[in-house]
Amino acid sequence: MEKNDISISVIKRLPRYYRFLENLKNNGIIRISSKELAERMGLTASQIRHDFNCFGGFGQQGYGYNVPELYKQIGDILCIDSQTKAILIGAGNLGKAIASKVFVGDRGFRLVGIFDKNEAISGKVIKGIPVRHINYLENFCIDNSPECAIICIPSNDMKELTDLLCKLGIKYFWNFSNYDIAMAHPEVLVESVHLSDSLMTLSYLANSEEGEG
Amino acid sequence: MEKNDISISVIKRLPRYYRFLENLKNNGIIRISSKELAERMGLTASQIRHDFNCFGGFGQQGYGYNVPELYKQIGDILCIDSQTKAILIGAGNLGKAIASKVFVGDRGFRLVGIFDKNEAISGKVIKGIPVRHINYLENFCIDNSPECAIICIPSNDMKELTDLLCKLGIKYFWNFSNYDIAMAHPEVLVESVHLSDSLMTLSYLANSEEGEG
DNA sequence: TAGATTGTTAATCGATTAACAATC
DNA sequence: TAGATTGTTAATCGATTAACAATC
Repeated sequence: MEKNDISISVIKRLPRYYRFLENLKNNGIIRISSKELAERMGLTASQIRHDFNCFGGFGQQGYGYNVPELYKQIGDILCIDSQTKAILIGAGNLGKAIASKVFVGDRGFRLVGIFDKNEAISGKVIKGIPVRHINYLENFCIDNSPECAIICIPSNDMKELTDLLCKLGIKYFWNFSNYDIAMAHPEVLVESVHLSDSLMTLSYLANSEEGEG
Repeated sequence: MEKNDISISVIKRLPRYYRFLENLKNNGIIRISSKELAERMGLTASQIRHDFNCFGGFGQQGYGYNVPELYKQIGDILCIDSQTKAILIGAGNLGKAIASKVFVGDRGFRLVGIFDKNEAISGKVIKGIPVRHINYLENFCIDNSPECAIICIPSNDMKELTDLLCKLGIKYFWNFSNYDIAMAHPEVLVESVHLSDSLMTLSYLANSEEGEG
């Protein structure tokens, strides 16, 4: 794959393109120009064409882009149909939300196991998958070789857990904790969601706005 | 406030600085140089000094930065101690997670109300706050004038809800839905968390990595 | 004082935008 | 063919990094 020369800023825009195109497609729109898509998304037409061209250009001069086709193409770029096996660590409210919402419709991953250290919820079933006690993590990974771990626990126990998961062959982390996995394990790939950072950003913006005209 | 000329890239780094400094402080470290902080955070020393200087520079030549003081300063910049009143819309798993986790320790906001359209959970208490039926939203806002709304519901009903919330004086949105509030209401301030986008980014990266050396 | 490290400007790098030739 | 709109290069803009004088 020659994907590695695509800049991260372009990559970060792909899922949003995908969502907008999904929406257009669901509304029966089959053709769109970079100009109109730009207006809908709050971008420039130039940027949209530039972005799509990183992957070869899916448009047609004088016509624009075919929505279902472009949607399919971006989905393929995102490998939306791949089924990378993922396990969820932490079945609290956040873990449950992630398991039941975000995996709906599959976004490149397939949830195969859920683990929690709280024995009281062992055996409960979320989206058809039983919650296992964390003690079974090691054997489960040996038997099923998941490649992705979704971290929905606090940072406290993360060092030991991360070391173990890496040892067990986990290569991709979707990390909701504030533990810095990438710093400790530069060999794995980490996508982090820092909820508190997002809230603090809003706090900054909300309070800085007040002085405006 | 003269905050408005600070670039968004700097702002987005502030919460991470804040977390790292909190950690250093909790570990009893009282002095740090830009060089050492850079190593710990995976940034350049130059960038750190440049960033801090946007706000006036909190260091001392030949010494470095005083950790507790810098921590305090960045907290102040983020207005971490402000208590902007916030309401939560949607008390499903995600809403519960947000209410019970992220607001712990306060990050510039104070949760004052929780609403859900599901009558079955009306009256349940989360973090000391009763869940109210969504029908009471309007009166509650008139009585309590919250300025921030946290959106933890799917995009379906968002248009009407957003229009109503804006009419009721909500100025800041922490948006977990995929509905584009900012596009519909350019007058308000929106910080969005697109969980599915984050997962799709990981899917892209995971699948593009395979071809690497 | 000498050493260390900041604050700050200048240089570099990368990302976005503008422009236009190619072409449907 | 004429009009529209892409693909693609060049120009601009902004962010990051390097360098060093200021100074603790």
